Amino acid sequence: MSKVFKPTESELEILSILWDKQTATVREVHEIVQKTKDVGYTTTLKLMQIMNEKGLVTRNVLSKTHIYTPTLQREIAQEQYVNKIIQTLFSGSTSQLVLQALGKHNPTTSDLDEIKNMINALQNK
Amino acid sequence: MSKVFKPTESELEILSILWDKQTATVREVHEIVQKTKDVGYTTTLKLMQIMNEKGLVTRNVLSKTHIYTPTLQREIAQEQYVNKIIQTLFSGSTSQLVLQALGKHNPTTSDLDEIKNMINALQNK
DNA sequence: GATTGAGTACGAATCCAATCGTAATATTAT
DNA sequence: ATAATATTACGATTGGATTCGTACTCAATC
Repeated sequence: MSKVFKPTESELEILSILWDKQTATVREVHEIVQKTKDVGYTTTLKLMQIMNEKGLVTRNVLSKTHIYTPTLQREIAQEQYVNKIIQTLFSGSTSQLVLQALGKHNPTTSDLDEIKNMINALQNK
Repeated sequence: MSKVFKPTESELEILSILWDKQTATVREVHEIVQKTKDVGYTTTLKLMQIMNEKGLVTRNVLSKTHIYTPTLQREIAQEQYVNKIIQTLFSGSTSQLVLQALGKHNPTTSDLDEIKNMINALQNK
């Protein structure tokens, strides 16, 4: 049984960057982190080292500058967090979450079409 | 400008209970918390006292057993967490979140109808 | 009015995330 | 080779969340 995926706040931020870039060095990650937070390079480094120990990322050590890759599929994290948010914030109602998401943000027309198709597919089975 | 709403993990769990019950005593909350976590009564008490200091809840002290109420609208928390999850886990795509939610869970037919209506309303403006 | 029971108040301890300074190591340029 | 630069390794500190033991308070019951 796989342990529960439970990254800290900062770890999730770094994972989010790695998921977008697929692969990155500490410096690359740090440059993005810095846009939001004012922290030192070694802080980001240390975090990523810890994430490596925890198995949240793997790293290629062949070259001097290590190259990091996220271990976990983004999809797994997505599912876990969506589940949790539905439970704690929407009393277990998926549709409430969906309505909130659609209402407060501004999905494009094609987004909406895509969602309609999804719904039709779900209803026609 | 209102401060950012940022309850801790445990605080969010308690808020979630209060949102469902509207109002509750420490004991009532604790009884629910205990189903999940094995913690002492005074731990829950202390947490709720701290939440009171932070302004996350208010309490009625008229009777000996205090009665707690959440300060914050659940809706505000919902919006904040949904925003965050969209950014960190769905690269900013609302529709991706919606698709994930609809796919992995099992909304009822009437849920889906409701969502379709919502979409139509959004498209017809 | 003493005792018991259920509650609150509060301090202290523990744990862990986050941060950073400094040393060690490797690479590049002079 | 040496100096300068970039990177990693690591230890230590800080701060906040969490936990709980114990003391205190009040009300009901004997």
